[in-house]
Amino acid sequence: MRSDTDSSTFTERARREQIVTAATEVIAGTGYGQASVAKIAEHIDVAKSVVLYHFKTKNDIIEAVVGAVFGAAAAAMVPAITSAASPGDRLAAYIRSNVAFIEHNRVAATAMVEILTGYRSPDGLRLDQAAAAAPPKDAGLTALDPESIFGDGLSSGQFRTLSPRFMKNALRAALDGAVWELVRDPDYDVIGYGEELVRVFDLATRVAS
Amino acid sequence: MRSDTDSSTFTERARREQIVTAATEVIAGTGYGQASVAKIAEHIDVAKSVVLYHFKTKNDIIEAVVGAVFGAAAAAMVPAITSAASPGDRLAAYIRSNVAFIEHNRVAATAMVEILTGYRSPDGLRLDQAAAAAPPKDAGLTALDPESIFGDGLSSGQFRTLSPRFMKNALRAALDGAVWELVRDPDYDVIGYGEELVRVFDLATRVAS
Amino acid sequence: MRSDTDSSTFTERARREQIVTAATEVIAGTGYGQASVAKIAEHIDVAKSVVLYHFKTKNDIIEAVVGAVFGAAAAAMVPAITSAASPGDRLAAYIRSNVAFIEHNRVAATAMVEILTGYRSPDGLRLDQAAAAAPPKDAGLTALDPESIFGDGLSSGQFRTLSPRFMKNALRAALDGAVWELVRDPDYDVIGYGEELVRVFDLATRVAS
Amino acid sequence: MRSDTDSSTFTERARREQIVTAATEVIAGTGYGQASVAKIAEHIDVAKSVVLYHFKTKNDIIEAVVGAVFGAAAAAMVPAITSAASPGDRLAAYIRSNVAFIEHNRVAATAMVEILTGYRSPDGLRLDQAAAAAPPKDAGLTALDPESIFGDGLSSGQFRTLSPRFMKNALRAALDGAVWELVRDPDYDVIGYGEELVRVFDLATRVAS
DNA sequence: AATGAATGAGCTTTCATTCAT
DNA sequence: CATGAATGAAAGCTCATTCAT
Repeated sequence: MRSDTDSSTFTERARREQIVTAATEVIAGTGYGQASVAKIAEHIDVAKSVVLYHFKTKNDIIEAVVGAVFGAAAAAMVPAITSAASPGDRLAAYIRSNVAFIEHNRVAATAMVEILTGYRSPDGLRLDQAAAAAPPKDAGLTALDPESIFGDGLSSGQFRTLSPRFMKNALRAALDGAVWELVRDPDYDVIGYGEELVRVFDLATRVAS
Repeated sequence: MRSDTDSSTFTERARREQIVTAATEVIAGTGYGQASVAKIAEHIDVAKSVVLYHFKTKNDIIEAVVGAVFGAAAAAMVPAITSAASPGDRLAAYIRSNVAFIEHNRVAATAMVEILTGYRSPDGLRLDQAAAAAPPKDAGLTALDPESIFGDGLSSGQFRTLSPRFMKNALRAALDGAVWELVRDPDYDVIGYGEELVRVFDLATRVAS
Repeated sequence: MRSDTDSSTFTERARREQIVTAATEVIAGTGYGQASVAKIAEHIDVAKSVVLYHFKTKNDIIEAVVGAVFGAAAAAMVPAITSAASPGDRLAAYIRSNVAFIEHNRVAATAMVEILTGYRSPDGLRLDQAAAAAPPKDAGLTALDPESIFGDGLSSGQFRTLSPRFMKNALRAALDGAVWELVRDPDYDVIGYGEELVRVFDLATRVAS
Repeated sequence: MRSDTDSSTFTERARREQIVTAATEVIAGTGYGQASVAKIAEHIDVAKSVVLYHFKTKNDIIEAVVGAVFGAAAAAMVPAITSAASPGDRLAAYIRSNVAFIEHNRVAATAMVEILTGYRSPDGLRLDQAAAAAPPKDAGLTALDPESIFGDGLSSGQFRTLSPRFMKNALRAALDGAVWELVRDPDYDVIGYGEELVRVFDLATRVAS
C-alpha cells in the first residue's frame, strides 16, 4: 500500500478500482450521508478492513471517486467541446456532451452530485470550496468551465449582452438538475432534456435580430 | 405530544415553532448531515428530550421544517403569481417571487435545499419521492408548479413549441441552484441572477417573430 | 449532563464518582494502556455509552481520576507537612505522609503512577508536561513540591550544601518507586520503606558535624 | 524464522539487529503505547511483514529490545562495578556507571523505562513480573543487583545498619527517575544528578562516627 | 410539560497477526 | 527472504430513541 505513484501492483490497482466502483454505487444508491465504509465493503463482500487497507481513510475513497468521475467526464466532454468552432457551437457541444455523459454514466453522475451536495471536509467546507484553495488545475479543464464560453461569446459579439457568471450558474444548475430528475424517474429522457436546453440557451444567447 | 393540529395548547405550539426554527437554522448552518437532535436542542438551550417530546422522531422535525418553509414560500409566491394575467407574466412573477423569497429567507431556503438533497426516509427514499406517494396537495399549490405555466403558454399559443416538463425541470434547477450559489458566496446577487433568468426564459419561450 | 458547575444531580454525581472509581481500579489493575472505556464500563456493568454520557471523552475521565487522586493526596499530606516547623521535620513529614497515603490508597496511587508514565495528550505530551502549561496552581500545592523544602533547608543553613532539584528528583522517584514495588509485592512494607527513606534523607541532608 | 540463536545467517542477524534498533528508537520517541509494528517497519522503510517475519509477534520484538538494552547496560556497568574493592566503592561505581550509561544511551534507556512501565504480557503481567518466573539469570548479573552491594556492606560492617532491600529499591527508583527527567528536559545534567546520588548514598550508608 | 439517564447500533480508524506467493 | 493482501478485534466516539420521574 505504498503511496508512491508507480509502485502499485496489478492486484492493488484492481482492488482500488473495485472499491471506487463500489463506493460510487453505494453513494449513488443510498446517498452520501448513508454511505459508510462498512456498506462499501459489504457491497463487494470483503471485510471493512480491506477497504481501509487500500485507502487509509474514508476521505481518500471519496477523493478517488471524485477524481475518477471527473476524469471520465472530462475525457468525454473536452474533445467534443474543443472541436467546436464558435461559442454557440461550443455551448451546444458542452450541453450535449454533458447530458450524454449523464445518460451513459448514471451511477457515476448521481454519485458526483451526491458528493457535491453532501460532502463536508473536516473544517465544514464543501468539496468545491475545499477545491477552490487547491493548486491551479491543468489547462484542459478550462474548457469545462462554461463561464469561459459565455465570456467568449460576449466579447466576440456573437452572444447578446449577458452576465457570463449568471448564465454559467443557470446552465450548471440545469445540467445537475438532470441527474436529480434521473434519480426520480429512471426512464427520464435526459437526451431530450438536453436538446431542450440547447434550444433554450441558443435562444437566450442570440443577439436580437 | 400530539402531532395533530388541534388539541394543542399555546405553549405547545410555541415550543414546536421554536424547535422548527432552531432546526432550520442548524440545518442551514451545518448541513443536513451534521444537524443532530442534540445540536438543535443546544441551539435553543433546552434538553434534547424536550425536542423529542414534542416531535417523537427526528424525521418529524424535518417534515415540520419542510412544511413550514414550503408554506412560507407558497404564501409569498402564490399571490404574486396568480395576480399575473398572461403565462409570460406568470412565468416572470414566478421567477421574481422565488428569488425574492430566497433573498429574504436565506436560512430557510438553504435548509430546504439541504434537506432536499440530504434527507432520506427510513426506507431510503428522498423527500420528494416520499411526498410523491402522499395525498393530493391543496389546489393553491398548483400555482406553484411551473409546469402548468409552461403548459398554459403552450396551449394558448403564447409560448413557442416546447416541452413543459423539460422547461419546468430547467427552471426549478436554475432556481434551486441560486441557493447553493448563495451558500458559496453570501454576497451573491440573487436578485440580479433572477432578472437574468427572467430574460433567459422570456427569450426561450417567445414564439418566433 | 450540563457542564455548568452547580447543576449536577445527586444521581449524576454518584455515577461520576462511580465511574472515576471504576476507572481508577481498571487503570491500576490492567495498566494505563489497557484501560479502555469499554473495560471501565464493563467493570461497573453498564453500557459503554453510559460512561461517555457522563464524561464525553476518555480524556475527561482521566482528568477526573487525576484530580480525585491528587486532591485526596493533597488533603492527606498538606496538613501534616505544614504543621512541621523545621525543614528537616517537613521533609520527614512529607515522606511519611506520602507513604501513608500510598499504603492506605494503593489502588489510587497505582493508577496515578500508571497515568503519570502512560498518558500522552493528543499532541504527545505527558501529563506533567501538559500540566506545566496550565494556570498557576493554588498556593497550598507549593507545600507538595519537595523542592521548596530542600531550598528552605539550604538557604537557612539547616541542610548541607546540596542541589534542591536533584534531591527533589531523587526523593520523588524513590517515593513513586514504592508504588511499583507495592504492585510487584502486595505485602511490601511501604511504611518501613518510608522510615528507611526518612533516615536516608536525614543523613543525606545534615550539615557535617 | 528461527528465534533460536543458532542457524541464523548473517543477513538474518543483521535484519534482527536493525529491527531491534528501530523498535528502540520508535519506543523512545513515541512512547510504548504508540509504538506499533507498522511504525517500526516504516522507520527502516521495510514492509510490516518483514518485521513479523523475523520476530513472529510484537512481544518477541519487545523482549529482544529489553535483552539488547539490558545486555549493553550490563556490558558497560559490570566491569566498572566488579573492579571496585569495597562495598562503598562498588556502590559509587554502580551509580556512576549507570548514569553514564543513561547519558550515553539516552534512546536505549528511554525505551527501557517505557517498556518497563508500559509493557504487559498477554496475561497482564509486567515485564519484571514475567521475568521473575524466568530461569535463573547468569552469574554476572548478580553484580547488577545493588541489593547484594548493600548486603555486603551491611554484613562486613562497612555500612550502617540498614535494609538492603529498601536501599536497593530507593536507589533503583532514583536511577530510573533520571531517565524520566531526561525525557522531560533533554538538557538535564544526568551526570551531576549521579554525583549527588553518590553523595546521598555515601552519607546514608556510613557508619556513625 | 419537561428532562436526566441509559442504551444499542453504528461510525471511522488502528493494529497485530495470518497466509499465499 | 520478503512482501502484499486480508482480516477480526478492539478502540474512541456520535446519535436517535426510550423510559421513569
